[in-house]
Amino acid sequence: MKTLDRIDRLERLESWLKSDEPLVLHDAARELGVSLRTVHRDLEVLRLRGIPVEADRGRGGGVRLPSSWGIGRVRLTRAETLDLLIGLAIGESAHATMQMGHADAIRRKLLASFSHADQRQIGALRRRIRVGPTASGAMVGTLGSTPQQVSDPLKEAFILGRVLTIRYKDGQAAMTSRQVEPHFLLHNPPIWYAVCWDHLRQQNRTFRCDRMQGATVTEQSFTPRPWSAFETDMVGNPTREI
Amino acid sequence: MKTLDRIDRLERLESWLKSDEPLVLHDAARELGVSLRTVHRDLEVLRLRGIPVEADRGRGGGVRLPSSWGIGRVRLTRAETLDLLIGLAIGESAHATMQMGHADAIRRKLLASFSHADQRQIGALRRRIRVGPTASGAMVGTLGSTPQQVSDPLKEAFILGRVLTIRYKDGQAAMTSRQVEPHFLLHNPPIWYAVCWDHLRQQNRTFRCDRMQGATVTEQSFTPRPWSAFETDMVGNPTREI
DNA sequence: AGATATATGTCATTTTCTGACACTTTATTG
DNA sequence: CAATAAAGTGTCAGAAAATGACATATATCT
Repeated sequence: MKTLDRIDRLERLESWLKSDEPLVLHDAARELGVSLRTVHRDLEVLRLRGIPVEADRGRGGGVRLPSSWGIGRVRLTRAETLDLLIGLAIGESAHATMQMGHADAIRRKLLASFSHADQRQIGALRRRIRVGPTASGAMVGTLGSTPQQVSDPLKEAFILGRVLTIRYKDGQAAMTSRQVEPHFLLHNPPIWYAVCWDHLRQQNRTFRCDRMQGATVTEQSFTPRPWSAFETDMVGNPTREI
Repeated sequence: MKTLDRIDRLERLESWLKSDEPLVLHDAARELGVSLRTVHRDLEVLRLRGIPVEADRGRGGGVRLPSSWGIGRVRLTRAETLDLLIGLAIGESAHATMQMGHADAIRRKLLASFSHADQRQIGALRRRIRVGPTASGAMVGTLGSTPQQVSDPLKEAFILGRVLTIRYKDGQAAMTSRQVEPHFLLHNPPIWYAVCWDHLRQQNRTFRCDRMQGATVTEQSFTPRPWSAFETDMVGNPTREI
């Protein structure tokens, strides 16, 4: 019995355990084409791996998992992971009037499932995303949306620490092309800003994402700076990390 | 070498592969305390299981995964799963001004990782949660929050299809105790409503969640009704599924 | 009481895994 | 070009692990 086959068998058992019906081991054995003794051994392996298998003896009995739903292995790109965390954070605050009391547990469980190296990177990214107060009505009135061909490279440059070339249309509709370092992403609902070091002006600058007309990731790297490097520019706009 | 130990070793290898650095197999073998030949075999097992291991020969080479982050096995309770999906949906719409273009991919990947039975249940729950337009300022002005000891039993009754006993304070601060069937959850940002069949009035009734003072799940079941059973009561409030 | 169900121990046999060794291929550097 | 670093594959003897069969124990329901 090759390890591959045994892993398959363990996973089939686990997915059957996830259903609402108690699993009768005699049936499982017949379905898997192994002996009942082997299924018992497999259950022991699952238990040793931390799967909390519960059992009821006697007529109408069987084995099952406590009532919960399991997410199996998922691969998300870096951008997807960023979106997931942002979505959870924003959903949490929008949901706040009906206690989304599980958000911490969800986030903790999801984070715990990443490797330690991934967790460090994700943690570092989270600290560079901030949420502020709702934007004023006048600001909201001029709001456009940020096309995918801008938001994707923006997110990539943000994640990888790369200088971004943007074409930017400012409040007077004047178009400039700049090279910027996106150090922070800032959300004043519903407006998104990139808080950057601007190579053109050699100063901190904050850009509205919906005013970016184009964006390209360059090969040039930058080292993310702490929020304290931008704080004095943001006076009057209290923000917090997500 | 027991299967348990081998599974651990495969998982360690996989988590190393997830890091940004190419993994040199000679180093991995030393770290794992096995031969290089065995590590090659383990890599073949990972490949056979669908992990897309890529390799670079020669100086500076090694093995790695394509750039993505993997979420390992996660167990979420039913309420946590509901919160996750709600959070993603609300986060997506709040995020819309900066294209959260990965939300579909994220949701698809997360859903695909549930067992088929779980997917059916989750899909059925999603169809019973609706989002409408932003609430008027007058409504928002009276908004309180829903305590955990109300929102938890409410969600449980909603998920399991159980009649809920609530203590409800209406707009005139009159307190009633009722038995209700929560068929739909409705979000007019930032207000949450439970769209119910009310046993007291023997009619459809919509209750603001922040006005519920207490909630207890009963043993009595109900069968969820389609939105068409409630639509005529909701005229003027266009909603969509999440 | 009998039937249904989980659970554990033991043993002979079969299967699989492992390390050691040999050899091949590829990429980079001086 | 030669040397080195690195992934990759095949073979074999011995050790380790898995398996089914059998026996026994415990719990629940009719």
